Amino acid sequence: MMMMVRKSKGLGERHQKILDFIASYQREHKHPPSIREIGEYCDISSTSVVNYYLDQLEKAGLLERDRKISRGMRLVGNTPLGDMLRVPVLGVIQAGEPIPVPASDFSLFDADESVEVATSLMPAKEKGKDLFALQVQGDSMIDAMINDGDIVILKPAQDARNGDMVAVWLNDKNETTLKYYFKEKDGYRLQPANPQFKPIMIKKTEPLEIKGKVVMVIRKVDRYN
Amino acid sequence: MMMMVRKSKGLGERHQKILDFIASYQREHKHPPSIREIGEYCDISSTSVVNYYLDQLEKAGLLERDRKISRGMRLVGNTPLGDMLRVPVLGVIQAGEPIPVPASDFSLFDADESVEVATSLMPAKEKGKDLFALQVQGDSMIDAMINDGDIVILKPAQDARNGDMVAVWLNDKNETTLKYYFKEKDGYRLQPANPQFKPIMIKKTEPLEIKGKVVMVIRKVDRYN
DNA sequence: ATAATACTCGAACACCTGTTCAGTTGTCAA
DNA sequence: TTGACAACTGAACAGGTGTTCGAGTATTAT
Repeated sequence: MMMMVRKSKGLGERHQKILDFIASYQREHKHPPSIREIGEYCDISSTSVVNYYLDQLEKAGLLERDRKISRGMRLVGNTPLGDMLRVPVLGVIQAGEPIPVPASDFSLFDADESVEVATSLMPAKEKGKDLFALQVQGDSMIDAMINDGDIVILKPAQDARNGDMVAVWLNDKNETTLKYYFKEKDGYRLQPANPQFKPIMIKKTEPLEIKGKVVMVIRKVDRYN
Repeated sequence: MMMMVRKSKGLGERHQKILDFIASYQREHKHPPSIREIGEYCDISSTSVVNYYLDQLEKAGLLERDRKISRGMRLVGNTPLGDMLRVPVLGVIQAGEPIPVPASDFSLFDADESVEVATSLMPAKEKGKDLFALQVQGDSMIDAMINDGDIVILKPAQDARNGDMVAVWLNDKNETTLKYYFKEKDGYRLQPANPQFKPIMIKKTEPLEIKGKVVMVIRKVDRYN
């Protein structure tokens, strides 16, 4: 069968106007408009016509509707901005001092600060269960490709799988460091991210104090301090 | 007049339950609940009581209401999550190839991918005017403390101020690199972020092709390799 | 012309929903 | 006890709102 063309070449002018109105109304009122409000703005005298267009927009995947529910619509094309995650910054991480880890009792948001991270950037489903962040102080993490001022986001953990980047407390060196973790036959190998540095070998007899797994590193490049 | 204490010490258990319900309902249905839905979940038999509590929550500043409008309520304490920014990933940056920069004509979102970044993490008011992102490929940026796979977010620029981290095209070396920029009397000094590397000096006679300023670096630490 | 299709209209319906109000209960102070 | 007040109930009301239906108009293909 032949396809009709008419003026409707994909998306009509009216579809666009409705879409724009929903967006602007949403911005102003913090909630979607009703069918009648759409009709009024778009000079559509009948609610059924608005409904008619809304259906088409929904079929086109530009809109989601919760039928029967007042103002139950939302744009999907324009606002696929995923959720954000508020990760508390518990403190700083630097050589010579143990890193602060979230208290065993689900510590509240009593962090001094917090950073917001888009969930879309989160690797696995680390859905912010109990992530926390630390600000790197000093150049001691330089062999982990992490700079002074960087923010590392980690997940509390006591053990790790091969290839994880972990925050470990090195007893003998009396410092905290970030390394890639590998288990080997005679112990553990802690591999710096920067291949120009040599790995640290830990014997099986020594305890390995893993504090957490690194999930993400954020560097705000403001200015060379 | 004496203050009565009763059980209502600030925020009652019921207030909290209502707040929690609104939050979870919102997450699941993408829109706020109605008064009756709240009442049903919280075992409140009368809509007027729900209204009663909603008023209190509004007075407490925990809730905003659009009276007369269906489901016209929203939590304010829980959602001060700032805006997000959608930054298009235009391609990869690697040694030996010029980096793709946004076309002079306001190129649309025809990028293959994009990353979402919280505006709260943005340094100045780089309010996403025309930011773009590149994915680092290879270890060539290692002296800039930037790893293979990292995402660098930059702002288009042809010149820079002292201390800016810039993406420059080095004609003689035939590669793109990220360095801190410093203007000096006899030319330009390009300083690696990693202090263990030496700076590159550019004579004033040679052209300096600055492609953009680095605003942020994001490293998703998923797994080694 | 004729039929098919897209679009528009107006009105009515039925439910959803916030609001209001008169009244009840329990607690606390005087 | 008495009164004040917060918490609560139940019901009804009025308007908002999505839905549906029958009919009309315009455009296009055949």
